[in-house]
Amino acid sequence: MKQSKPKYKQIIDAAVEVIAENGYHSSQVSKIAKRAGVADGTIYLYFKNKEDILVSLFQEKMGQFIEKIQGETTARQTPSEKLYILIETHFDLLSKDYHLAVVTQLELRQSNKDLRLKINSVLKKYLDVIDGIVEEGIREEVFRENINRKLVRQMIFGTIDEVVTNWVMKEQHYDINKQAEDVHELIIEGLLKKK
Amino acid sequence: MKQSKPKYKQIIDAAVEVIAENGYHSSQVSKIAKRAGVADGTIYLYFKNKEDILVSLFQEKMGQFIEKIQGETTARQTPSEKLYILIETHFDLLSKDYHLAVVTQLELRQSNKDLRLKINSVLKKYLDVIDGIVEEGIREEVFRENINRKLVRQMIFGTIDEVVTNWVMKEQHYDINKQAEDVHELIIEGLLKKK
Amino acid sequence: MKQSKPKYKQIIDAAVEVIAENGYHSSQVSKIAKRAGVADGTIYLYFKNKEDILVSLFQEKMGQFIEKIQGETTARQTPSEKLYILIETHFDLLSKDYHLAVVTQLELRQSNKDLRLKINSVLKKYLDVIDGIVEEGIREEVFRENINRKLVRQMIFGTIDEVVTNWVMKEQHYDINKQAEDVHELIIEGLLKKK
Amino acid sequence: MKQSKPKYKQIIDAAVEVIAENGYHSSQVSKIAKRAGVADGTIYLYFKNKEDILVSLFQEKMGQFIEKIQGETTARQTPSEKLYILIETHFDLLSKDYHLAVVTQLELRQSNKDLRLKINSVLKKYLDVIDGIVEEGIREEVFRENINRKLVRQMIFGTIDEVVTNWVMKEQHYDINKQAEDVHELIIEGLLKKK
DNA sequence: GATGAATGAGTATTCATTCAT
DNA sequence: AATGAATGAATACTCATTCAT
Repeated sequence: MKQSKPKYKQIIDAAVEVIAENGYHSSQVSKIAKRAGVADGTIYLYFKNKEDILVSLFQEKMGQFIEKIQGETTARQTPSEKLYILIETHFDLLSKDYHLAVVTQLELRQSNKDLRLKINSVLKKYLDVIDGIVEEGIREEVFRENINRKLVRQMIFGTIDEVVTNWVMKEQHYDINKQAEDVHELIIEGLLKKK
Repeated sequence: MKQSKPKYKQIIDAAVEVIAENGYHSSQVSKIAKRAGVADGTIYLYFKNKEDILVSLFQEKMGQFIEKIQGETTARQTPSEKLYILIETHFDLLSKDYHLAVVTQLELRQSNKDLRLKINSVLKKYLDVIDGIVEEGIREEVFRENINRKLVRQMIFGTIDEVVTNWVMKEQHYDINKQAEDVHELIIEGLLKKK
Repeated sequence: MKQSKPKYKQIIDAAVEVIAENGYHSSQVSKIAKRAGVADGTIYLYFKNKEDILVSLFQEKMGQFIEKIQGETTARQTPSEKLYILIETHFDLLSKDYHLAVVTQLELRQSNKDLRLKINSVLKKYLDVIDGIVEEGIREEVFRENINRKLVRQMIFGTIDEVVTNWVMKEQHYDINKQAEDVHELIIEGLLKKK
Repeated sequence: MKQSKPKYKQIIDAAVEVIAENGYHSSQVSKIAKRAGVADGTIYLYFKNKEDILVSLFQEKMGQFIEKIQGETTARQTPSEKLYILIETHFDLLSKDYHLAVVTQLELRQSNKDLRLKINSVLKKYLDVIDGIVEEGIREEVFRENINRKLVRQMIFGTIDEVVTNWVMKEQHYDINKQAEDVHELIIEGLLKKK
């Protein structure tokens, strides 16, 4: 029993575990409460409702996630390096916390529209980091100037997300960290052979 | 409402409409039946259970979708052209059927693991088309030879999927068809400015 | 396919089979129709509703049953002999038709009050045969004169019924015919040791 | 209606009433809950499912029933007296609780095979009491030594059961307690006139 | 007479949330 | 703050019966 942690974090950690193990639809509030070592009713002293647990979970975990990525990227010089470290950190953080990866890549996507809108607003900050790198790359004339910024962001995020999802669904049978370089090169260089 | 369409298609079309309008979790069988103009029980003469409606819906609609894309791509000469027409057709087909786009990009992802596995097996054929184009591009030495084929496929699909999802969530306030060229160029040329 | 038999009997025989094999609650009209080799709707040309199949089944089968027993008993001289042949014939007929025994002893008792009232009215004739034997026994001063006739009938029927039910539930692992003599003696002589 | 009784008993008593009044098949869980003065969901805090209410009902009520009969019979000296008090107590207990009699004699027999097996295992204890009396009677050379013990038990139980069922179906228009003596004599003495 | 596609009423059970203690 | 017993809304599926052909 994690009695030392404040109950708020205790419940969120329990939720990640329970959802990763049982799947989104089999993760009843009572199951999360039991795992957290509190009574069902106690949940409602810390969260407005069940959806609020999930949103908070995402905020809490993604908050740290994004902070880390922000820190790493600002520490790099060039936009390309920044993009690389973003991809690497993204893969690294999730590969270290498989439960969280399952929850964010698979289980939380089963939520309804409302919840997903809230999740997207949390994601916004992450997308801002990507936008910043792209913007910088164009400004510094490292990236092509005539690209559609929003599309680029969607390509970068879509690619990373799809790669992680495939890794999670394959139940981590390979090392995703090793793919950071390839993914980075693919995004930077594109598909075409240069003469 | 008596329709001339066979009941099977009638029910699937009703399901697409109802799910697009009400969301996955508010789409009761009785609501679908009502929209299709049949009795609740009639649903079960054509489908094993509720999940079977969704799987069939996806098979039916994605079947046509993939066939169309297969047809268009084989009609083109170069891998690059094939990739372009794949992206264009993908955007075109979904932009013409917003209900279907909502269902495939948002609502059907709320389904449970079992359903998603079945959906993935339908999707497999689409991924095969992409794989074929990539393979051809490498063989013909148009695409770089040292790329990771699976990663490329994930980049292509991840990018297209993310672009469509963003378009759907923005409630079609812009013309996605116009983005086909940019997306294609991004994938082919990459981010980097060529000297 | 029993095409030669008239459909009425065909359906009743199918019902006995289906109920014996699947149990009362898993014996849908459609299952009976299929076994009888007719369409579902055809059932309703010969029977008012599902309950009517069951009542008719019981009437038809018990009709023959009672006739046989009436015939056998009248052919005997003394009330005691008549009682014996009644028991023996009862056991004999059911041991020869296990399906019917299962249906009458176990499955049909799961029916609701209404159906059971109708079944009881069919049974009335059988009880009349017993009553006749008891009456004759008393009149001829073979049976004790101060007995309660109705109670005697209930004892006789209750005993026979319980013995048969036990036999059916043991899935015919012993020969019930061999018990006719003992049952008869028990009823006639009672439990008490005579000095 | 707030009752002082613990909810478990409250629900069981409500079930007896509702089933006796409406019949087995018209006794929905919600009807039982309403009668018990609890919410539908509360039922499932005390019982696994609907069938479990019925099994528990039978165990609870028959448990007391059998205990009472065991107590009464052991307090008597001779096997014949024991048999008499068993019959009398059986009639007495059911005649005092007509609802329970309706449920055990008529409604609970409509249950499916599974439920009936569980009911039979409860009944086993009652049959053991009868077996004990028969055994003792033979050992003490009061009952005939050459009787088939199992058949005797079937006769005794079958007779009592049939008598009670007839009484219940006649809707208690006569006093069943007055029949205890006659039933006892019939079983002990048999049908035959002694010279 | 015969068919069988279509009907639609009916119900056990789960689980997020509340609130008296 | 914490509890956990109690609540009650919400829904997929079956199957006896009908009736147009």
